[in-house]
Parts: sequence; structure tokens; C-alpha cells
Amino acid sequence: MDETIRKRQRRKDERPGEIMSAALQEFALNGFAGAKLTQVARRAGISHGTIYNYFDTKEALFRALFRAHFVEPLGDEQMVDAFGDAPFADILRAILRVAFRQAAHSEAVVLMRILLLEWQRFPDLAEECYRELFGKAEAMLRQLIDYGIARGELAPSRIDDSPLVLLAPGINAALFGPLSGLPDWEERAEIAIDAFAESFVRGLRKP
Amino acid sequence: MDETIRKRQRRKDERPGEIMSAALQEFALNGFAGAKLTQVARRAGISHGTIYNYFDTKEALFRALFRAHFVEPLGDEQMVDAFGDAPFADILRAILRVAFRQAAHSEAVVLMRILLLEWQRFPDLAEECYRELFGKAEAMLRQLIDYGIARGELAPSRIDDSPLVLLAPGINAALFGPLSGLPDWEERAEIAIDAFAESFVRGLRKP
Amino acid sequence: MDETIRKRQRRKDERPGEIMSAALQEFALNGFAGAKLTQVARRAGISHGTIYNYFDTKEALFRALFRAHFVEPLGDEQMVDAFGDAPFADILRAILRVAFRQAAHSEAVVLMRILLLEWQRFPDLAEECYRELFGKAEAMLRQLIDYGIARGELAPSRIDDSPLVLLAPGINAALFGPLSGLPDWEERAEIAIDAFAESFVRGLRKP
Amino acid sequence: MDETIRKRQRRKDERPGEIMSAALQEFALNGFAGAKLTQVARRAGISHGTIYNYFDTKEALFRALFRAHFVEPLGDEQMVDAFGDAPFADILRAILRVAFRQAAHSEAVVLMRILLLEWQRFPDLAEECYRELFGKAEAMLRQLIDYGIARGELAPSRIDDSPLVLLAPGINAALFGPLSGLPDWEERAEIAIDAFAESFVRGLRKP
DNA sequence: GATGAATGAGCTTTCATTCAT
DNA sequence: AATGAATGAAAGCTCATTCAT
Repeated sequence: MDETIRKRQRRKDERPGEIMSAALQEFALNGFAGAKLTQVARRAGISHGTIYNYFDTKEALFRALFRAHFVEPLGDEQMVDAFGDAPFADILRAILRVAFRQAAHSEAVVLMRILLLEWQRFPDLAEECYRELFGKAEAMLRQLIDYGIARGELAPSRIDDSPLVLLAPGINAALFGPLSGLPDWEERAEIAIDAFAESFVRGLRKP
Repeated sequence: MDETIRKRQRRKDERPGEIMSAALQEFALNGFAGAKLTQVARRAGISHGTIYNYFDTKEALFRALFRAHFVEPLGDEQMVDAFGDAPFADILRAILRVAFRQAAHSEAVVLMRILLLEWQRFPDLAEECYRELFGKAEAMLRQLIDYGIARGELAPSRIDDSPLVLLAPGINAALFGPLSGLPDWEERAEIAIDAFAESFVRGLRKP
Repeated sequence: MDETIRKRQRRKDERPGEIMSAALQEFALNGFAGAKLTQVARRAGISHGTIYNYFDTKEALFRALFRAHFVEPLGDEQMVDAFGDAPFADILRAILRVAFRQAAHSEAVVLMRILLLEWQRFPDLAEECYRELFGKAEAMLRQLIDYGIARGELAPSRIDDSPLVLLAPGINAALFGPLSGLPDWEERAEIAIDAFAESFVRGLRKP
Repeated sequence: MDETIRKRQRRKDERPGEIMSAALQEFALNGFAGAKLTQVARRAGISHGTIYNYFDTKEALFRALFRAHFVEPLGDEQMVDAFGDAPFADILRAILRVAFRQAAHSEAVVLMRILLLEWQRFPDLAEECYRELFGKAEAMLRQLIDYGIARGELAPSRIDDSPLVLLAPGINAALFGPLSGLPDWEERAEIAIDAFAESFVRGLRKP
């Protein structure tokens, strides 16, 4: 009996996650208004009525989705440490590449994309997600720049106060790339991001 | 009587534009599925039935909106010429600032934002808009870089092949800024963009 | 054109009444929760969507029904005058009979019957209807008793303060009669009411 | 172990009653369609699934409720005897008062009130309950009148054939009183019923 | 051309009922 | 016997679309 209870319990515990996972896809594809709960249910392999055993309304499901995802960060703040004492430029390039890949695929970023359209309907969510996502990212980049300065590679500059601009090309590419219809947009993006990192460190000016 | 007919005619000619303008706001606010034609009509000051005299379906209206807007460019290619023979860095800063302001407010960019969510439903529109918008922007930036090289200020670099990264911070800020809930996000963005332009030209490296 | 507008207008003006009439039947038959708007629409010969052009919600329709009916009285207060200077007992009997028939069929009373079950959900409606209906009835009965006293037929009694008890048998019969399943319950009720009127005037006591 | 079995047995025997008691409240409050079995279960302190161990369907529960209650009478037929040889008028007044109080609170009468709305859906129940309730009442009243005649206080009258009219004011008050919203409706009703009893015996006529 | 009443497909949500545990 | 997760029919309500006027 312990066995059966555990099995059932496991099911009950997993359901919300399964539903939210299915909902994420549906919302991402169709936005809030366009998402159909029947379709969410179908994706989750359950009946639509079951959704209501776990979420009171469509909006509650939507909010739960965000609440659940905005604890795990875009990238871990410790990411910089992982690179040992590599040159700044190498670390920057590596981080931008990873960030781009995450931005292109992570669930948190999919949710941000949804918010780009729905934020006027959910201003509280928008704000919270914005802070969570960009706050983490900014801290990480600041740490990286400090590392570069400490290592004697970088000169202090006004960028120190707006480190997020370093991520902009990656985020942008992740957002708009799919719209291009090009099959190789991800590779192109990575090349551009590499070039960006390199040039940004060296400067565009003629030496 | 000639008078009234002419007036009517003018009315008739203006109607589609009025409707599309109203539709833009509504779609931007609520996405495709969430937009209500009744609300579009109310914004345009007409009855919802009238919309159907000009557009066959909601989707047709949506498409017409994009078709109409993606002829006028984000910025004119000639923009660079307007700056005479100013230093490259000055022109870059000026252009990035203008581009940001346009990205934050121009109708074409509002439509791009809509597509960020709806592109899977309208892949053809997405592709066309992407090409139109970023193609123009890329050409302009390439022209700018050529100008800098010709003027002897810039060294050739890998950026020459991916000039769009220069716009990324502005676009990003325009997209995500409103989500922050900060009342002064536009000013902050302009500061960051200025810093970005400056640093990018000079480079982050210690001289 | 005046013609056509008038015709359409007439339709538009009549719709709410038609819908409310259909709704009355449906609510009377099934109560608030049990009534189905689709069925209301079917009764009214329209589509269910049309109901929402005139009433925002099911509850709004329910309330409108009551608001519309509780202006016309159960019986007119002038009813007593209509009997000229007939003997009190004759007038009483006549009035009780009419009141019973109205109670058995008038729309206002059908609505009261609905409220007998739904009053806890609509306390404001219940109170308003109660006052309107029984207030009118009480005034009429008081007038009748005054008439009997003035004519020298009646002695003042404690009934003068609670004249509604005179209507009780009629109302009761109207409410419960149908439940009996007897085909002749209306005739039986009228006989009982006659006997009641007669006995009430004469008294049960042995002279 | 004998102990626990007996306890369980007791539980099992009591369950149907507990459920029906909870159901009575729920049906009374919301009618048949509006009553929710989940709510019934909550009132009874059990899970809604358990209800189905005792009643096949919602309708079966509804019917069982009525079947169970319409054996115990509104008032006992022997009630009259209990008054010894008091004067007729005293007994009448006492009985009407008791009847009113029962009508205001007894479960049987609550069920009758439910039937006032649902009788068209359950004509068989309505008929059975009607007969049971009013049959008992009628027999009691007839017995009372006979007692009055036997005691030499009353003259025979047409009321002898329709004794239920004597209960009408009480039933009426019990039904409609709560709708008035007046906090003292019960007291008012009792005063009216007293006045009714007194006047009915004496007659309204001037002696 | 303009209107807005009417339609009905389709959505979210509820809840009686089932059944594995 | 008791539970409550799952189901899906059915209801309220919305809104794109039609069409008589």
C-alpha cells in the first residue's frame, strides 16, 4: 500500500509540472489569449478538466508558470569563476556564446518573450521577471568586468555602469533570429557575437 | 454637391488608414488573438461592420497592416550623408540614439514586436518584415563603417560583416525597457547606449 | 427608409420583452441555476448569442425580469371602489377569488414563487418584491375593511392590523395546488376560499 | 476489535443520515440544479466520492431525502388530545402557533419549499409529499373542529370541508416571512396568527 | 458605404460521475 | 468503505462574421 500511495502521489506531484510544461509551449506559440486550455491538456496527455484540479484559472496557470521559472537564473553568477584565470577576452566570448544559447532555448527566456507581448496585461509579472533575469545577468557581467580590471587587462570605462549592453547582441539574435526563416541563423549569430566580443575588447579605432 | 462627394471620397480613401492605425494599437496591446475588432472600430470611431467593407477578415487586416508598413524604412539609408564630415564616433552615437528612439516608438518596430509572438502563425510576414527592417538597417550601418574606414578612423574588423550588433543595445532597450516598470527607463537606456558607442569605438583594453 | 427603420426599431424594442418573457418561463420551471440560456433563446426563437446583446449576464437577465414586473400591482388598489355599495361579504368573496386567480397565473406571482427558493442568493430582489407585492395587497385589504366598518357591517378587530391573513388561503392554494396532481385543484381551491370568506365574516361560533 | 467493528458499523449506519442532512441544507439553499455534491460532502465532513457509496446519483439522493422525511408528520394527530378539555379557541390558537413554528423550521417543510420550485421536475415526489403533509394536517384540523362542535362551541359550517384554510396564514408567513428582510418577522407573524385565530372564531360581523 | 442586430463556433469553466488505489 | 484524481458533457459567455436595412 505504501507502494501504491507513492505511485499515485508521484503522479499527483508531477501533474502540475507536466501541465506547466505543456502550457509553456502553448503560451509561447499563441500568447495568452490565443492559447487554448484544451490544447494544453492535449499536449500534457490529460483531459482539460484535470487542469482545473491544479490551477484555478487560465490566468493562474499563466502566473504559476512565471513564478516557477524565475528562480533559476539565466546563468549562474559563479560562471566567471569556472574559467580559472583565462584571459578576459576568452571568458567574455565564452560567456556571450553560452548566454546566447541559453537565450535561444531556455524556458525562462521563452517566458520573457511571451511577456514582450503580454506585459501590459501582467505588469507585475513583467517587472518581477525583468528584475530577476536582468539583475542576475548584470551581476554576472559586472563580476566579469571587475575580473578583467583586476587582471590588468581592462581600463575602467562607462560600460562598467551598463554592462548589459554586452548581452544585447545575443539576446537580440535569439529573439529575432527565428523570424528570419534562415536555417543557419544560429551559426550566423554565433559568428556575429564572436566578432562583437573581439571588436568590443580591442576597439574599432585604428591603433 | 460636388463638395460633398469629394468629401465622401476623401473619407473613403482615408478609412483604411484610420482602421489600420486603430488596429495597430489594438494588436500591439493584445496580440492577434487578443485583439477585438469591436475595439478596433471603437478606436477608429466607426462601427465594426464597416471594417468589413475594407478588410475581409481579421487576418487580412493584420496582414494589410504589415504590408503597408514595411516599405518605409526604419531609418533612411541616406542618414549617414546628413552628418557631413563629422567624426565617426559622433555620427555613430547620433545614429544609435535615433535608432533607439525609433525602435521605441516607430510603428514598424511595434509591428516587429507583435511578430515576436505571432511569427509562428505568420512565418511569411515574419520573414518579409525581418528582411525589410534589418536589411535597411544593415545597409545603413555598413555605409557608416565604410565612411569611418574611408575617413581613416577605423581599422577593418570582423564587425564589418555583422554591423547589426551595433544596434542591438538600442533594440533591446526598446523591447525590454517598458517591462522594467521604471519611469525613467528611456533616459537610462540612452545613457547606456552612449556608453556603448564610446567604448565600442575606443575598445575596452588598457591602452 | 423611415419605414424600414421603424420596423427594425420595433424589433429591437421588442426583443428584450420577448427574451424576458421566455426567461420567465424557463426560470419558473427550473430556478436560477437550472435555467439554461440556450433554452431561453429557443423559447424566444432566437440564438443564444442574441440574449447577450440585451443582457450582460444570466443574473442581469434574472434581475431585469424582476425589475420589470414589480411595478404593476397584484391587484389595483381601486378594486374595492369597483363594487359600488355591495355588502362587505360579497366584495370580500369576489376579491379573494380574483386574488387567487391572479396568484395562480400572474407573472408577478410566478416570480415570487421563484424567489421562494432563490431569495438567499438575491436578498435585495426578495425584499423589494415582497414589499411591492404585499404592500399593495395590504393597502387594498385595509381599504376593504374600512369600507366594511364604515358601512356598519364590521366590528373593529385585531385583524385590522394584519389584513394579509385574508389572502393567505388563496396564495397557499395557488402555491401548493399544482403539487397535488389533482386536475381539479383550482375548483377545489375556489370552493375552499368561498367557505373561508363566508365563515370568516360570520364566525365559527354558535350564535 | 469487537469494539472497532461496532464503531465502524455505527459509522456505516449513520452515514446516509449524515449525508442526507447535509444535502437538505444544500438543496434548500440552492435548489436541485444549484446544489453541489462537493458542498454536500464538505458539510457532511466526508469526501464527495463517499456519497456514491450510498446514493447512486444526485437525483437519487434528492429522492431519498423526501422519502425519508415524509413519514414523520407535520404535527401528530394526537395533538388535539393533549389539550384536555380546554376551550376550542385556546386550542386552535395553540395549534396554529405550533404549526407556524414547525412550518418555519421543520425539515419536512423545508423540503416542501424546495418542491415549490422543483415540482415540475419531480411530479411524483410533489404529489406524495403534498398528500402526506396536508393529509395529516387536514385530519388533525378536522378532529379539532369536531371537538369544538362536540363541545357545543362551534356551529357546523362549510369550513368543515376545507379545514386547511386555518393553516394558511401560518404556512404563508413561514414561506414569505424571510423574504421580507425584517428581523422580527417571526414575532409579527405570530401576532397576526393570533389575531386571525381569534377573529375567525368570533367572526368579523358586528354582533 | 455604413450600421448594428443576429448568428454560432468555440472558448473557459463547472461539476456529476467513475474508478484505481 | 473511503478517497480524490481524472473525466467529459454541458453551461455561460465572447467575438469574428454576416446581412438586412
